[in-house]
Amino acid sequence: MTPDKPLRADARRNRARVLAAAEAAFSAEGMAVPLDEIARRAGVGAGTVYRHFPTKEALFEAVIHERIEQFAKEARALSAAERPGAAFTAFLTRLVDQAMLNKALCDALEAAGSPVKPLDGTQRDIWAAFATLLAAAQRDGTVRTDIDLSDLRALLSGALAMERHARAGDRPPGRMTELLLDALHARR
Amino acid sequence: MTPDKPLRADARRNRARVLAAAEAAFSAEGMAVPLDEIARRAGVGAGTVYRHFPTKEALFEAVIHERIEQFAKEARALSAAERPGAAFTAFLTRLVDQAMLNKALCDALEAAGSPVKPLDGTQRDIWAAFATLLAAAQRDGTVRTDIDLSDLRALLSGALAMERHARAGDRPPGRMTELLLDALHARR
DNA sequence: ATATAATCGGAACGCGCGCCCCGGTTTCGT
DNA sequence: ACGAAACCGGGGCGCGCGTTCCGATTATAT
Repeated sequence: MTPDKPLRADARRNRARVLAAAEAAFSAEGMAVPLDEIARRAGVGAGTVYRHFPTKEALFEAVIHERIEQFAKEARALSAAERPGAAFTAFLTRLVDQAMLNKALCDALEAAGSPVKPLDGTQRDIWAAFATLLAAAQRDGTVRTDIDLSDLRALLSGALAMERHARAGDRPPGRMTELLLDALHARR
Repeated sequence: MTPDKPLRADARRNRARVLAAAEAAFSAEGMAVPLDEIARRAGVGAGTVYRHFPTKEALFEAVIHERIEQFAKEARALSAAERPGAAFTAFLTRLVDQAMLNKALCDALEAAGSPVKPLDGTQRDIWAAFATLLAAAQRDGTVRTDIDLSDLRALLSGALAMERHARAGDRPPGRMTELLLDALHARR
């Protein structure tokens, strides 16, 4: 299913342009950006976008997919760290930081795990890796043990909401996330 | 500007019906509910709704106003408590609990303090009272002192997001909020 | 060069929703 | 009881957006 058909030259060029424009637009405005705007930025008609991606959401996932996969890879790399607690903290912090720079990432992460969208294949990897980090940090004694993967998704959503709110109010970045992480430390 | 004009009997009746229907609808679905739906539930045309409330948002605020005021009153009452830390905790917990039962409250509280909406008059009261509770809890040594009102709004947003996510994933209610409150305790 | 098929672009459609308009109806003072 | 003023309802407008359609255009094989 990979080689399909050799795309015509102009088609390939336009597909690339659409992807680039979509990446920029989604990153800046998230899912909220109108598809026409993406087409315009790509110098292409709306019809062209739909020939390459059946739906707006498909385009969104195509754009976010490698980004998410990259984070999943980072998480897997961190799972071999000698200090699991620090690895867990670092990963969550990094996720939040990057999401603040990329509304698409924000939208993708916040949509994760809602009952209507039972964790798309792209996201399964990152959450599995995150779960591994969590488990290690808990075994390590750094993170309280009454937290599970479902809680983690809720926590991330909360962290994103808090961080977004805080920055809109000119508060220094990262503080809210640190606060949350404090709460996750094993009870004293 | 209060007595304006004595409303005609049918007008007064319809206004009351609209308010009741709006309360139910907003409570169940938040701002997302279409105005036509409210009119339908009230057994009234859309035009009638707009004769009494110039805009959908005006209707929303009319509905949420007394609710918010009531919470502000509770907060002021709690500010005389002998254990400020407990009072602060109780109020935040109560706010989150109630918001989980009332999407309108949720929407109202999350919209609070965004740069585009510089804290409407209705909300000023509740946040002022909440700030008093916060200050007392900080003086009491229960809550860390590097938190201000702006942070508090962010924290509430985060708590709502976490709690919503958690309940959608069948997690017991209140845990995420407790977690956040833990983080607010003075550093050990 | 020419035929063929893939591709393009943007006009057009459907839909949902906030909001306005106006002919018909109801209330209320007299 | 009756006329004027207030009020009602729901059809309709405008808008934004996702998606589709189709005549024009362009790449590619021969």
